[in-house]
Amino acid sequence: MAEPDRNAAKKKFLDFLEAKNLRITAQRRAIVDTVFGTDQHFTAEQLLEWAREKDSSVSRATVYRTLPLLTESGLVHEMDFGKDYKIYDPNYADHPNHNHIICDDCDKIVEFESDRLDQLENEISTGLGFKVKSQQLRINASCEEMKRLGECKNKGH
Amino acid sequence: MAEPDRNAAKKKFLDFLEAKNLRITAQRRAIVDTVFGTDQHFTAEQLLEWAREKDSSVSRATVYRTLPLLTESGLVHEMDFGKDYKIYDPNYADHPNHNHIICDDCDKIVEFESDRLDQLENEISTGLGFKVKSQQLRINASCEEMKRLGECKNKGH
DNA sequence: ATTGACACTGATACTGAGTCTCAATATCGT
DNA sequence: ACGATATTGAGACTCAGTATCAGTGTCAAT
Repeated sequence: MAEPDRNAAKKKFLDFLEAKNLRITAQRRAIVDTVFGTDQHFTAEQLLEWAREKDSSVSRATVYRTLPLLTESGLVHEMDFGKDYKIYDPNYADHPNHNHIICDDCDKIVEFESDRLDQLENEISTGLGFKVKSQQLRINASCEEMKRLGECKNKGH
Repeated sequence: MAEPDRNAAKKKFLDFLEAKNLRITAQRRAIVDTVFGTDQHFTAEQLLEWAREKDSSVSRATVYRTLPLLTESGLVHEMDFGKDYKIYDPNYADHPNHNHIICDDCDKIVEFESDRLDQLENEISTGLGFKVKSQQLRINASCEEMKRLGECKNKGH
């Protein structure tokens, strides 16, 4: 289930906790196992549900307390797509500079990376007197093209 | 106070209302006058406050009911920078494809446009089989550079 | 093994942006 | 002026996320 790199990420996070003198508890184990046991994006509420399947004692509060640690460790990325909840990406360490195209029809999220884009962003920012700390490009798009090509296979269709 | 183009935007919005068989009420006038009487970005709550200075009868509900009309008309742009409130840009019609650099230290928002960026985004999206509907690039940056250059003049400093 | 400092926990109250409801009111074509 | 109906404000509500707090678990030092 968990691929090798996911286990590496899990270990990195446990090391991260140790380095901060934070404790490795049963609840955190359940949360961490969940997070690094999937490639999928998830919400806080989904994480709570999944983690409870592993350890029913996990509370909402603990999930919300652990999420900042996960993002602080750099292993999970918090994203805000303008909905009223946040989305977390457990696959962040592997491709930190990725951007997103969201299909408005599908609700599908496709990730992509582009060196040219990163370079252009840096160029523009420097020109304006800023030093980039983080960047987030969101493209809302229509997958009509995909439908036409028969490549859009998801729940709704 | 209101520049000529702002008045044009205001008229466009009133026409928009008329075209949809919606009514031009005193409260909507106060809100519209406020929105197109400033160049600044604002939140829903700020808009309420400002509009109430023109007409104290304006309610929170009416502000929240009018904002979607403003964005639907294409004259105001809704932005979500990952805070727990949305920011509105009344200057949207004049430069629809603009992006934002947010100075984490300043909280200042600088806008920029780039044809190269737009072109690159289209290119990438098309390559992935999407048709761009809207795009939002947010760059979180440090203005240390600006401070050093003495160009960062705002409240905190 | 016991202690003790303190990180951690769940339950629950709370916050705050935004939405919904509903009876009263205002608009505008006729 | 009339009347169909869009609009209004007040306040209840929703819901993701945060804060509080008394009780619990962990771990290093003894």
